[in-house]
Amino acid sequence: MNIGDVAKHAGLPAKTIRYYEDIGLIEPDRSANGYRDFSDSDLHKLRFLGHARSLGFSIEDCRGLLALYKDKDRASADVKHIAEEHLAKIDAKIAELQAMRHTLAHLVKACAGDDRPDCPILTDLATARSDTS
Amino acid sequence: MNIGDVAKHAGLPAKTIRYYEDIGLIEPDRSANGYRDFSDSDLHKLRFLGHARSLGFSIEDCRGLLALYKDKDRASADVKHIAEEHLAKIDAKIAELQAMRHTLAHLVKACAGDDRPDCPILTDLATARSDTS
DNA sequence: CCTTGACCTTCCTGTGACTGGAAGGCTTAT
DNA sequence: ATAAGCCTTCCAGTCACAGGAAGGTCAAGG
Repeated sequence: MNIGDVAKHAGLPAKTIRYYEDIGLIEPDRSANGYRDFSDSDLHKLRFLGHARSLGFSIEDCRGLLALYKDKDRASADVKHIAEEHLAKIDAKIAELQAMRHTLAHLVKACAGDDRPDCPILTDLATARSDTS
Repeated sequence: MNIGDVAKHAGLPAKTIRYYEDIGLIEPDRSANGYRDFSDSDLHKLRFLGHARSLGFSIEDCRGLLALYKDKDRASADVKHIAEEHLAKIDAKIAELQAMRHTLAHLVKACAGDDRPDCPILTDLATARSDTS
């Protein structure tokens, strides 16, 4: 299978697939003409990577997950550990964004949004003690 | 004021302040010895930038906000517009993370996390149709 | 046989917003 | 004279790719 076909089937851009080879996540064969020749197993891995990445796992997480996936004797605890750490990061990120959202929503609400130059958003940014409640 | 002092007062790393000069957000004077010499106005701008960045505004947003801040005749609507667009981006990001969180939390919950190799997280990543409810 | 277009290849650069570090100059105190 | 603690510039690295240039390969049509 050439890279274009595998890209369609895996739902990933060809650029991304080449990049994954560069960093050693996959190792497709080469045809006589120098084209990459992907096996079903490669396609499988790429799909795996696509799913993991879409859940926000980092490339290094993915490398670990792939290794665990390949290792039929792994303990499920090892996988769960990676997933839980990632979940904690997601939660932290959500909390951070919600704090931003809270402050910013206040400011937006307080701003008239008309032709006058008076703007609480700017005055707050200029003075804020990060307390806008 | 030298960069170290202004960094302390603005709560930003000196590196970041040099970077902000590089990209034209601030233009501090120079002393005879070549050191940057920050005015109160520079410090004020840096604090403004720090607050805006901590709310997640991009550098280009900050550039626009600074220009509006300087322009005493701006319409508050212009500021509000930038803030609302940013708010929408934050909301989109939160929604995306919550979708990830939802799926991942399901998987983590389903995984025994013991010594056995059986792991629904991996099997799901390998097959997922992005429907894990 | 030749050309056209759609593939494929490698290599280099750019992204955002910095961070780290090297190599060297200035200032103040000992 | 030297040591420390500032400051300077410049270069490289981060993360996960994306864009594009220059060129090779393949299948179809004239």
